[in-house]
Amino acid sequence: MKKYNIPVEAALEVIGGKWKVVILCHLIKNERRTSELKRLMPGITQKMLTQQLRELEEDGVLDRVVFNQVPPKVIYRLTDYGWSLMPALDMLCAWGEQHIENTYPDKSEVLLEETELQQI
Amino acid sequence: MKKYNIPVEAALEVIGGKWKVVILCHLIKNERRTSELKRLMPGITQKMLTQQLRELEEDGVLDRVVFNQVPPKVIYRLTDYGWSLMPALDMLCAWGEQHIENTYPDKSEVLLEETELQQI
DNA sequence: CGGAATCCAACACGATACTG
DNA sequence: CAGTATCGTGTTGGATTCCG
Repeated sequence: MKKYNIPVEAALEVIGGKWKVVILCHLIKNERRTSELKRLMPGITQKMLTQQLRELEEDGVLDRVVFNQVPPKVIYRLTDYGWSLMPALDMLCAWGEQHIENTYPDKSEVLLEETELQQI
Repeated sequence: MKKYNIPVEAALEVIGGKWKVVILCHLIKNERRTSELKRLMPGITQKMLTQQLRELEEDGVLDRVVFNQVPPKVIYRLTDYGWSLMPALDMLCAWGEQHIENTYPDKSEVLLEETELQQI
């Protein structure tokens, strides 16, 4: 059985993946289709996206909802358990914004706006 | 210049390392000597510890304080900027504890207590 | 559209040995 | 005690292709 030296390690096991926090932050704002997630995360590959989503699903923080139709449609959304992560994720997002402000006073230089993402 | 698609990526760049959150959580409770950190994180290697500490130092979230004496003594402690991460880290730790409770109702099975760590 | 399955490269990480 | 250096590896993750 897995041993943790400090409880936060258990949290890292769930959200520690390279893209997991980003995925969860997007799902906080909205449930999303696979293609939407891909658009929102231009850097991620199909493989990684699926992989990270599967792991998050196994850990019970998000649900994969399949619509049986053609063309296929799949949406991902937080479970109740996933929502319990929101406070922590929120604080992290807020800190990220602050950190960008501090590091690059002209925020517009580093942040890809939603409108830009649309075009990708 | 680095581009972020979502602000939280900036936070992940700082605390995204494999051991960084754990290190920071320890430093929230106390400033620590190198050897103490090693003891608190039995799984980490000397190399990784130094590496992660250096990166955290570069990002300005912790200070490395060297005492010029023999034998050498170095302590690490959060900077003011590092303390600004505390709310997020706290929430994460709390969630980790909850997650352990939920996953393994008998918490004592999975958590290495401080007393056990002393002996390592 | 969403995903599985390859194959392959990079590099993150560990083990070890050595220094001041 | 704290830290560097070196080397070897194995997981991680990317590119590509194929499938329902």
